[in-house]
Amino acid sequence: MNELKSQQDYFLLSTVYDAESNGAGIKLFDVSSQKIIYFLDPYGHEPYCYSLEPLSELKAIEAEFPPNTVKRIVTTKKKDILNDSIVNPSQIVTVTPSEVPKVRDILKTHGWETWESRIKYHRNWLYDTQLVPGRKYWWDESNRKFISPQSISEGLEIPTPVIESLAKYSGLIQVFQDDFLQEIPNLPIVACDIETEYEEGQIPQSSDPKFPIICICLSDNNNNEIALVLSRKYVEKGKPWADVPQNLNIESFEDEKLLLRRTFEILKKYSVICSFNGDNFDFPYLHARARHLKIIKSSPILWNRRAKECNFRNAIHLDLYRFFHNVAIKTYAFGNKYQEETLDAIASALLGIGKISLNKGIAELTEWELIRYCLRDARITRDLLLYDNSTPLNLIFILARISRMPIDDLVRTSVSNWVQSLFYHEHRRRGYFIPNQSDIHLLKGGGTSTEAIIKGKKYKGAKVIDPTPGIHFNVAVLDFASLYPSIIGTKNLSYETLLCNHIECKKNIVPQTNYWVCSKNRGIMADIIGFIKDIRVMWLKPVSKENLSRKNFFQILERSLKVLINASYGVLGSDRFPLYCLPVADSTTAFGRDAINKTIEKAESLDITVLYGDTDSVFLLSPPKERINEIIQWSKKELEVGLEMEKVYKYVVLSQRKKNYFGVYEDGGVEVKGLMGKKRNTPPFLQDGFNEVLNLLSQVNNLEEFSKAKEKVKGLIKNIYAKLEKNKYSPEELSITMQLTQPLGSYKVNSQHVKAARQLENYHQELYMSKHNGKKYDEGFIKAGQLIRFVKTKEGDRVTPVELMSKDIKHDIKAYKSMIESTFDQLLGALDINLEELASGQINLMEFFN
DNA sequence: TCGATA
DNA sequence: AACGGCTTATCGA
Repeated sequence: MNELKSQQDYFLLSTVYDAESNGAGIKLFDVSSQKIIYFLDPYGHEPYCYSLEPLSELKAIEAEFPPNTVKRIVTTKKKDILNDSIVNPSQIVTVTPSEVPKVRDILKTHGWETWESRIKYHRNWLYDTQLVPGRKYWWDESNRKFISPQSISEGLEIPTPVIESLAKYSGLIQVFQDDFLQEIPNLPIVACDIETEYEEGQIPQSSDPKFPIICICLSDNNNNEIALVLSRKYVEKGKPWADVPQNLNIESFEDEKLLLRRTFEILKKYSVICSFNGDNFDFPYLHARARHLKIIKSSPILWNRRAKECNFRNAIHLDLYRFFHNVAIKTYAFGNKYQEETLDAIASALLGIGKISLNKGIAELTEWELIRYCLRDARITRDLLLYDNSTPLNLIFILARISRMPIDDLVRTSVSNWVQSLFYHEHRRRGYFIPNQSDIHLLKGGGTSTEAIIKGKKYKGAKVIDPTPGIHFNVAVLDFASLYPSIIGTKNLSYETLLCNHIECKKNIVPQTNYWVCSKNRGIMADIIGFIKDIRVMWLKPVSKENLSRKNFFQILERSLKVLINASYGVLGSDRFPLYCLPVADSTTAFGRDAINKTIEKAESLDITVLYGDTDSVFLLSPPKERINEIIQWSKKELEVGLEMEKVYKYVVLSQRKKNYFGVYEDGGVEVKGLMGKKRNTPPFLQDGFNEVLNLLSQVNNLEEFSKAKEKVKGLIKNIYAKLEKNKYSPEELSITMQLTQPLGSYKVNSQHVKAARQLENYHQELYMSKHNGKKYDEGFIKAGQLIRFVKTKEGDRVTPVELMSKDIKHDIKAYKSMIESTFDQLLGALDINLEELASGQINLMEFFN
C-alpha cells in the first residue's frame, strides 16, 4: 500500500473480485500519474452471511464446515424493518468470499436459510466501507483509510432552504452532498476496433480463432489515432481516401504477432478502454488470437468466458454496446433517439455519422479501404462515449456514484441491478437487515387486491379515459409530474410499510383495495424514491436551466436521477427484483387511478369538460386560466402530487380509440400518438403520405380552414392511389418491416414475416450450397431479432422479401389499398370526413374523394 | 366469426 | 432480464 500518497487525488473507479487472492481488488485512478493503480483490499474486510438460527445450533454443526471455511460465528444486532423489530442474526464470517456459497449450501441441507449471501462480494465491500465508485478520495496512511478532503466542488452547493426541506429523508441529503457533488475526472480514454480475415458464410469466433487479425484501429480522447495493419502480399494497397486525417499514424506489420504486441503496448497506456461489443467479440478474439500465436503472456486482457466479459487489470473496459442497449438508458437518457442497437444505428442517430458502407466483403478491400473502414468504427465508438460534452461517460460516472456500482459493472448491468444496489447500500447505511424475497412474499402474500384488465398480468394498471372523438380547439393538457414516484414517496409505499403489523395502521386504506399503509414508520423505498424525486424537482430541474457555469454537471445529474426515478416503479413491479413486493406495485397504480379519477371529478365540478386522459394526464376543453390554477393548487393539497400544465393544443383530433390522436400546437408543431402512419412497420410510401397530410392539417386554425385543407388532402390521397396502381413505388417504398422475435426454426405459426424470412433463408442457403459443394450452412443466415422487410405480392406465399423482388413480381394492389384506407381512416375518421360508406364497401376511398 | 397470439 | 394498457394483424377452430 505504500504506493498511495497522502493528500493526493484518487478516484475510486471500480472494485472487482480478485480471483488470485480470493478477495476484493480495487481500481483507483491516480490523478497525478494519470494511471490506474490496482491493489488488494486495504481495509481487511471479511466476507460473511447471516443466519437466523440460534448460535448454539450453528455451533453444533460447525464440524460440517470444511477446514478453512468459517472463521467465526458471532451474534449481531440489526433492525428488521419487515417485522418492525430488532433481530440478532448470527453472522457467519468466512475465510474468503467463495466460502459464502458453500456455507449457504451446508445450511440448506439442514433446511436453514441464509441472508445477504447472494450479494457479490466486491459490491458488499462497497456497502460496508460506504465508499463510492466514481468519487474522489485521499489516502490517510495513519488510519489506513480513504478520506474525503473537500466534498462539494465549487459552484455545486445546494441552497440552505432546499437542504432544510429535504432533511426529513433520514440523512439522505447529507449523503447526496458528500458523495455526488464533485467533478468528474479527465481520464485517458481510447477506443479500439479490430478487423479479421474473413471467408464468406463464416463468422470469426474466439472459440476457433483461425482468421488472422488484419487491422486494429485506436482513437483516443486526445485526438491521437493509430492504424495497425498487417501487410498481405495478395492484397492491393489501393489509394488513400480524400481526407485522411493529419494525425493518423499508420504502422505496418509483416508479422501478426508484432501487430498484436504493439496493440497491447498501446492499450496499456490508457485507463479507460472502450469498445463496441468488445466483451463479446473484439477482446475475446484478440486474446484468443494471442494464445493461438503463443504470445498470450503479453496480452493484458482478462477474459471471463462464463460472464462474457473482458477486463483489464490496469484499466476499465466500457463496452458501449452494453450501455446503449440498456433499456433505461435508451428511453430515459436518450429519449429513444436510436431504434436498433447497432453501432451504425446509434452513431447515425446521435452523431449523424454511421459506419462506412461497403459494397464488397472485408476480404476484398484494399489496404487503404480497410484502414478507412476500421478507423471509422474506432472513431465513432470514441465519439459516442464523448457525445454531447461526454454525456454518456458522465452519465456512467454519476449513475455509478448514486447506485454504488463499480463503473464497469454499471455499464454491463440493467437498471434493476442499479436500483437493487442503491437499496442494499441504504439498508447497510441504516443498519437494516436485508430480507430475502421469500420473507416479503410470505408475510405480505402473493395475492393481489385488484384484477388486471389484460389476461396474464398480475395486477391492475393505469386508467385510460375513453376519448370524446372529434376535433377540439384550445385544449389544455395537465399532467402529474412523476406520478408513480410521487405516490411512492408521499403515500409512504415500501415493502415494509404495506400491510404493516400495527393494528392502528389498518385504517390507512389504499383506495379501492384491501391494503393499508403504515403511518408510524417511514418506508425505506418511499424515502429513497421520494428524496430523488424531490431533489430533482426542487433543485436540479430549475438550477440546470439557470446556472450557466455549472449547467453541464447539473444536467447530467438531473438526467441520471431521471433514469433511476422513471425506472423505479417498473423495477418494483417485477418479480425478478429481490425486494419485490406485489402490494407495493399494486398500491402504486391504485393511488394513480385514484388521482386521475379525483382530478376528473374536480374539473367537472368546475364546469370543465374532460375530453381524454391517460395514466397521468387530463385533456381539458378550453379551461379558463384561473380554474386551471385552482385545480393545480387543489392537487398539491389534496393529492400531494404536483400537477402541471404540460401543453396547450391549438386543436386536437381524438379518435374513438384510446392512445390514438394527433394535436397541433400554436406554433404549428404536430404531435402524433399511436396512429398507424407513424409505426415503424408501416411501408415508407404510406408514412410519407401520412406526414404530408399532417403537414397540411398543421396549418389549420379553425373549422373553415378545415374544408380547404380537406380538398388538398383528397388530392394527396388520390395521388397515392394513382401511383400505387401505376406501379410507381419501389419495393423499398412498399416494404413492411417486422422483427423476427424468435429463431426461425421455433415458429409454430406461418405469418407473413415468417414466410418472408423462410424465403430469404432458403435463398441464402441455395447460394451457399452452390459455392460449397452442396454443403448446408448449419448456423442459418436469418437470426432472431433481425428485421424482415417484405412486400405483399399476388403469387404463391403472397409475400416476397424486398431483397428478392424483381420486375416480374407484382405487388398486391388490393392489399395495399386496404392499408391506405385504414391508415387514413384513422387519421381522418375523427374529422368530419365521413368514411362510413367506405367501410360498408359501397365505394372505395378513391371514388369517395372523386 | 371468434378467441388466441404476436 | 422494469411495469400494465391498448390496437392491429393473422391464424386456426
